[in-house]
Amino acid sequence: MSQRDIRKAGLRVTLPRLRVLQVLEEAEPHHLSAEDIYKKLLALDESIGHATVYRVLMQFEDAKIVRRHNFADDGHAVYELAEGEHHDHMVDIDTGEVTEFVNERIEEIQREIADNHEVDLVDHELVLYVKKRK
Amino acid sequence: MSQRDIRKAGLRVTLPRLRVLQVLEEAEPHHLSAEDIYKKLLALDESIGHATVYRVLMQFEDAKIVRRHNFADDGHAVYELAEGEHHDHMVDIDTGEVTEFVNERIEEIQREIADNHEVDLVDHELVLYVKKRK
DNA sequence: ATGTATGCAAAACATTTGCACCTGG
DNA sequence: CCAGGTGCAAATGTTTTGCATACAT
Repeated sequence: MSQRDIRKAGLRVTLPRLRVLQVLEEAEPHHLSAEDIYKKLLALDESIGHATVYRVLMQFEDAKIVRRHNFADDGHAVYELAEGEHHDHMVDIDTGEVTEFVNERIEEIQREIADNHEVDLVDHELVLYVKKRK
Repeated sequence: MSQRDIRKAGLRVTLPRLRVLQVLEEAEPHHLSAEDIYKKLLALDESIGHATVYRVLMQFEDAKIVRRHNFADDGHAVYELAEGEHHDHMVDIDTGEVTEFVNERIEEIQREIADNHEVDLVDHELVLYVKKRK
């Protein structure tokens, strides 16, 4: 993820955009809300506006530089870099902890289902809500 | 869905609660936002407060009388009656049209995945975002 | 230069909450 | 009767927008 990706999206390479990418790259765990990102930027001493974070994330989402998810128990969206292989998520309903997993068989069946319904599969979201075993 | 289910949940059988159930039963398509439900109730001449709709839906969700989903392109949640077999959703990204489907193999694999991670699968949400074929 | 991007504050939403008044069992 | 439920309006929290200023190319 770099200037290259920003340019490819037809966007100018600006400091706020680089900083948002940087925060997303360094974050661990790497699922952050817009607010999380805003706060991390403040901590990094960079003074970036609230609105800019939201705008940049929206543009990055359109450009497929980041992915947005809605699995947070409270309302807000979370973002992660879209690099690497597609994966799904497992959320611990007690702790909120997020684990990623990949299952090629499920991907395959999804394509079959879309095919049976004669539509094109554009995207999908699979979230497993789990609980630690007692 | 009836007074029986409301009582089973430890809730009193009140007019607002019955009306919300009624609207959910009669709705077609049957995925409604809280706002949709509120508006339908106004149309039915019943004057029910905004807050009550939200409160009732929240209680119904806890009682597993309804299920809440987050697949709306804009932020808001949608609700549907939880009766019948579990199913997943396919959303047309152009029209917003929602189609339901059931795939036992996917359910099975999900249980396997949870099992491999040594956690209990409490719930899951699978949404396929699709486009009509041109 | 000039079209984009940013920061700020205000607006827009969806949802929740406080509280005095009702109502179901 | 009276704990639980409701309506209203105000509060909350997140995300968007308007606009004057600053910046990338």
